[in-house]
Amino acid sequence: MSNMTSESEDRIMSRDCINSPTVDEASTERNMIGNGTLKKGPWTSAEDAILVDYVNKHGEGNWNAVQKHSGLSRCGKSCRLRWANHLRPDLKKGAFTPEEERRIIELHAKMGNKWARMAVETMSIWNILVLLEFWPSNKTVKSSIIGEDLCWYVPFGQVEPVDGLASSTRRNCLTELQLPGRTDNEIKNFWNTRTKRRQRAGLPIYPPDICLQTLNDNTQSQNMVTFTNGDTSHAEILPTNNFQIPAVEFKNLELSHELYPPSFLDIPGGNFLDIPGGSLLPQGIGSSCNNSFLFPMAHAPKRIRRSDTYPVCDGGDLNDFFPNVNLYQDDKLAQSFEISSSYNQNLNGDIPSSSSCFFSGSHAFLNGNTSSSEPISWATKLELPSLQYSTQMGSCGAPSSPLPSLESVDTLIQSTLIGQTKSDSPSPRNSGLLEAVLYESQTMKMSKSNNNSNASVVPRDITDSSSQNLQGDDDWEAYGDPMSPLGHSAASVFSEYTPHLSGSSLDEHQSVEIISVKHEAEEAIAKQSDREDEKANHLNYSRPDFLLGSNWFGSTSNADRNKDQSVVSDPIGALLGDDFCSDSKQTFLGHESGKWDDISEICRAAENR
DNA sequence: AACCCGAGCAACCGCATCTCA
DNA sequence: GTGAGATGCGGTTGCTCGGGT
Repeated sequence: MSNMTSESEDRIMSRDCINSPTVDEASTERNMIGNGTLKKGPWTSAEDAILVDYVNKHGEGNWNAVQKHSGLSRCGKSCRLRWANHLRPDLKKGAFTPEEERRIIELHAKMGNKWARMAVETMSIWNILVLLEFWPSNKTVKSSIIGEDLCWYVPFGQVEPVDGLASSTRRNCLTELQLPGRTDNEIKNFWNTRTKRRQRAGLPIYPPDICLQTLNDNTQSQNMVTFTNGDTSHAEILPTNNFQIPAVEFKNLELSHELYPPSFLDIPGGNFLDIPGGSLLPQGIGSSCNNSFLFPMAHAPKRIRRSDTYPVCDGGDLNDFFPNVNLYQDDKLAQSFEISSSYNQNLNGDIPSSSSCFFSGSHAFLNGNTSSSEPISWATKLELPSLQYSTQMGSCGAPSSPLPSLESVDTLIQSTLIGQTKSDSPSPRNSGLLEAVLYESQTMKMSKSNNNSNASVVPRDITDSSSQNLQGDDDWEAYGDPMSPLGHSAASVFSEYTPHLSGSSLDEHQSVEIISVKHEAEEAIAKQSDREDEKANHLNYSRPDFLLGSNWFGSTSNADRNKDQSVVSDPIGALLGDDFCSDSKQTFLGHESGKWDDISEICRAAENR
């Protein structure tokens, strides 16, 4: 209860004090429900004291027993909420610090409305600890490490395990990245309030630097996925609909600070990230406005189960690693990974469709590899920050429109990406977040490019034109989208930002390069398709390492499996970067694939610690 | 002084998920 | 395998407060 004297708590207490006994009694009477044994409404100091006393004696949990044992006329849910949000001794009350605010914004850009995860203070991190224990010295983790609870919170490059550091030290390093002492409710309220405020003020929800950071993270993660062991065979066996998107395409999304004109954020209606869809979308595709801009987010299950987490880097679509293998046959596994994959290839015909889900992280955007034509069978529900959503809908002139169907989104994407295969357009429609905005802009940019020129579907690297074309406010004004009711839009920013799309040698070069890559990939896929179907059936799904392929274990003697499952010759390298050397893999994995039981034991032991 | 309105926040609600018998 | 209870999460509601008119 050390933090009970904070400003917020004072306010709570003062409220309680203001309530005269008469008021309290009246309130109590008013809030009695059912048989009169349960009270609703604000908690009194006396109730708090009873609850605190109870928890001190019996510990947390079994909340429904509180009423029974303490005589508190509150339901278990209410007790839990009160304890978690106000009475817990480790709560940090008071206004959010600027650092915390920024952290929330960053987290929201990556995670969406995952308030509880943002608020996570203590984490089950045995999985990452296992990784870090065997991390090579003076090497840096190359990307976020997807692991239960903490995976979304470890930004690129922030984890730098150093030899000699105790695990607890590393754990602290990680924990500090979170928002200790903050409750999900607090964060949620903060965000909602902030969003409303900024919308009213016409400010972007996400500051530009957050945009850049997210983009950089995404780009780096994308690059990180590139296989690093020199074995190029994987390029030939990329799964259908799961090309590795050529990095050159993402360069077009790399915005640099100098790209932003000084008054960028002041452009009426042109705020980068919270522009209503109607103002964003050119009227040419305005009919699809309900479908796009801020894509609804198909979210992973609300909770990640605690017992089955595997370390995965974000930014990597595991379907790239394990083509033609439905990774999520095990629903638990799917939830743990929160894999982004619309490519729900059903090998056996009995794999539940719910196996499709997303990385909750932003990298689903760049690596989503989502098919735009495969039937969408998300077991997850659409989600989008409500305020963003309302903005989108209202601005489209269809305020009562229901949630856009994913099929509609698909249609939009397909229709706009002329000349692209349905597989090479990583749609972030699942994210509904910052990346989705950027992606949508990119999509529209491509669409517009197609309309204006048949030369290429590849947008020009905007950095090329930034210095030439954007010298100040006037330039931005000049690029205002005439079709937008507000005159400017992020769409126009992107689509008009590359006025010299065709005719540039660079453009042509990039186009040829990409088309060539795609062509080769398609050919390779066609050749591999049948063979992969066959070999996928040979995978032992019951093994925890089936995801990793046989040669995950380095130079094992299992040559046959390497041959058959040469899907990824060095998945862990791809997952974690080439710094994670094979020696470490050997160490980490217990030298043999058959040692998984031992590894599991280690993990369990770590968890128990 | 009275009223209005928006901000901030605590609490509730419905649903999903987990646990366990 | 299944169902009931427990728990957790995210969205929403409603209350209080403070500022403006």
